[in-house]
Amino acid sequence: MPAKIDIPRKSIYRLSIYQRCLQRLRENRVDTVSSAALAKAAGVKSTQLRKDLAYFGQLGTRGLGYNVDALSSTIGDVLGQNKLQPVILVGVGNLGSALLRYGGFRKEGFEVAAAFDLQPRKLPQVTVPILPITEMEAFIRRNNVKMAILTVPASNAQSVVNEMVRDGIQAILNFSPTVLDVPEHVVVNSVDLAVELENLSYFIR
Amino acid sequence: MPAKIDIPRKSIYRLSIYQRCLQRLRENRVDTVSSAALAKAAGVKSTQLRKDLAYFGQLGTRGLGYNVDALSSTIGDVLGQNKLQPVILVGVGNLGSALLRYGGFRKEGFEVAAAFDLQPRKLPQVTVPILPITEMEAFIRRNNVKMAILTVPASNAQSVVNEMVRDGIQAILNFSPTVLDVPEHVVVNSVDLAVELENLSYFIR
DNA sequence: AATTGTGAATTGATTCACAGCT
DNA sequence: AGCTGTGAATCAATTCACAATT
Repeated sequence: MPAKIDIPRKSIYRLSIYQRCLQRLRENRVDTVSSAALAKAAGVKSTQLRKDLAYFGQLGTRGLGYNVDALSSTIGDVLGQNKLQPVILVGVGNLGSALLRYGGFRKEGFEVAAAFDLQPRKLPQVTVPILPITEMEAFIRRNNVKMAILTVPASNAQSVVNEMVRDGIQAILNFSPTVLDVPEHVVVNSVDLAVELENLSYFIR
Repeated sequence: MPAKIDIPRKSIYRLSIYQRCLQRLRENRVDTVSSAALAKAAGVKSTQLRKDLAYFGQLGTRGLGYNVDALSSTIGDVLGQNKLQPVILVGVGNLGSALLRYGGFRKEGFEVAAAFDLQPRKLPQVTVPILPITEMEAFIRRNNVKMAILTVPASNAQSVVNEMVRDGIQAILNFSPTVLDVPEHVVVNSVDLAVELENLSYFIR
């Protein structure tokens, strides 16, 4: 595995997009695709796609293009999609419970193994166990969980993060509208709905 | 208003973050803040904060720092927070209904004026009217709506987008896991949950 | 003395242009 | 002939370093 550190994060994001397009090609029994065609589908330039892929070796055939199955499988390896990764969700409010019901994660290689809340309640249509947050530490350690989805109010976010990082969480998808302070080795991706809307509103005249 | 086109979008994102930090300072009755302190709270370098703010004029006082109220008000103007912006939401599935219940938009200056779905149903706790999608065009035109939140399945997303753009929508917050094709003058911000998780999973070892 | 605002330097990402395979 | 892979060139964003200001 090459040093992960010097591959741009944006390239990794795009890999996920390419993967989705490849999936669609597979469904349509297409077995070869050119960088131009795939780039078009993904909404990027073909040179960028080739640069992105080149980080992971020579994946195409000159004069021909990329083999859809092979490329998809390589990207799957890179993104760690090929083994089901357990994830916990913390904070079962509106957004948290919607994500639990959403369920689309599994087919992308993620299993929400458990959810935690201060006051756990059973939710209709949700099979994921919802546990009191006091059990989070034991669960993370016992199941060796490395990823968490954070949907608690901003006021609790930092203290919950401190705890989960202590317990072994290495990657956090944060929906709380706040800046999280984490150690070097922990990765945070934040999705801030208000910020996204505000950003759009700047661009309308 | 300076030409919007050459201010980096990332700067605009950060403006929203700064604004949140300023809000907190206001609550604590702090009236002046240095770029170093505000940058720390926002998780960026102080030079970056100063560069970001400099796009909008000389907002600080050398030797002293920034006036919290004045800066917050300027950023509010830039982001268009100072007038309530009507937004529609299209696709009242799991995620869509969660966002309707979430309600945190209003205090950020957005009002979800209506929601649309193929099969509208009344939702408990939700006061926003949920209308059949056939009424979307008339609603957008009558109320001069410019922003939309898109939470429909990927398979419908492009056709819904085509319609709303025709009706006058200029900015779209897209949660559908697909690449949208829109005209030049329309801005799209995409939030793709699976992509965010995959991205994280790449970074854990 | 402290802190902003900014040109210059640096670092990073994208795109170009074409050599190298099949 | 067609299409990938990649070094070089360009473009964009960040950080540095310090002059300007209170």
